Amino acid sequence: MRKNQIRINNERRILAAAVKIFAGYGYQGATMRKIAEEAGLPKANLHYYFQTKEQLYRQVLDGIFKDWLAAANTFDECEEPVEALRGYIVTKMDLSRKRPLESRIWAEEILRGAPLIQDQLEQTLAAWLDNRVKRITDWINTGTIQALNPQILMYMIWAVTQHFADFESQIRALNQQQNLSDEQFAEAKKQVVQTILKGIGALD
Amino acid sequence: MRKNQIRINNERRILAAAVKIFAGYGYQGATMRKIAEEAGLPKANLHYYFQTKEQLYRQVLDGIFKDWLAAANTFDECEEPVEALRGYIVTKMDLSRKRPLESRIWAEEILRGAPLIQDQLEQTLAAWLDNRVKRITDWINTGTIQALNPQILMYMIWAVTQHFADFESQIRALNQQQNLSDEQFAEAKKQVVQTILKGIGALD
DNA sequence: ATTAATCTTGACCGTTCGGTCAGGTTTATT
DNA sequence: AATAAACCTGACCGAACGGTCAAGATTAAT
Repeated sequence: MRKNQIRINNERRILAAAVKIFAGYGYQGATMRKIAEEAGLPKANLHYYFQTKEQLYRQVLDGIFKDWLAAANTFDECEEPVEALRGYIVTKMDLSRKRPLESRIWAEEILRGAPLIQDQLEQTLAAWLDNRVKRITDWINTGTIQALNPQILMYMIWAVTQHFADFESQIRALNQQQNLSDEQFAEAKKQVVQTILKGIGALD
Repeated sequence: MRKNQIRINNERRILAAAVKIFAGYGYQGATMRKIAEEAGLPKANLHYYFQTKEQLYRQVLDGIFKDWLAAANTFDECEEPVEALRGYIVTKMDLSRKRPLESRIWAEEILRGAPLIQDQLEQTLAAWLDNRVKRITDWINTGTIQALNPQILMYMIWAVTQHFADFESQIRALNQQQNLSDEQFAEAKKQVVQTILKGIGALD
């Protein structure tokens, strides 16, 4: 039973507006009025498609989590560590560049103690991480990379790649009030890949 | 003109409560009622010592920035890169471990676009960074570490060290719902130092 | 002991919040 | 053409927000 086109369009408009407002003001700072204004719809109309603010927010988070997992799958496209990790880091960096708002919403949710996504973290994300930990452990056992704690490696990759989205305003303030140019960002991407791969003994 | 002891005690109590509540709920989610309850004082009393919520928040941010800069000075205690960077990373990691609430308040402020601390970022922090960039450039020119962009190196260090405070709830969810033990944290600290120093060619 | 300054607090205020709803309009179905 | 289903929205609601204030209590200064 296919949804009506009107519903599809309006839900998309509202979700896009919600991403902007939630990212800019946080969950508590965002108001249904601001989202409605951003979407160009009356506030009551938002409640017709999404019963409550929390349900709207949950759908935004679900969309972000799907993107996150899709990016995560690039980790598996290569057999050996250099290309697998390089591909994953590059994908995560590009995601931070293209979708910084989503990254910031995710970060704020974690910052607040992940009240709404704890289950997904403990189940889906933990399972995903376990599998990647096993692959990294294999690389260690075959001597392709040096001995280390695979979880901590993944935390480092997440931290650095997401930093370019989450702390964008700090980076801008330290870069003559200018966002990183495409060239600067490409340089950052290269250096992040280089530093991490070399740091775990996968290069040189 | 020394402040009365009553004022000193109450301001300290209120600021300590404010740190907890701002960290747990964010600026918008925090309410003067919750802070008053946490401090064990009537709400009107908070407004006697701090006229507005924003002024209270500003004082919290000022305290955090001072700690941040104090930690930052450990960067200068050693002449050569391995010990200077190791000392700085260790100090920042320890700060994340001991004062995660402050780190999260800072992170949320940046996430929201740094509306209240933009000036401090553009002036104090930018000046601090410039000096450290010069030192790192010297190390590159003398061949002690490999050629790289010093700013990006600092961003990586900030990202990784602060991640252990800011994303604590995610790490907990991925660690059998347990915060990192002292042993696990010590291992993380060691691995972060090792990966970054080796990654920039300062080790081996 | 008296006065002044500081501190304390319950009650209150205007505003804004998320959410509701009745009643009208548009679209889909037959 | 008629009926049903889906969509739209201005006006409204109770609750919670940040902030105020007058009047009393406590502490400091003389």
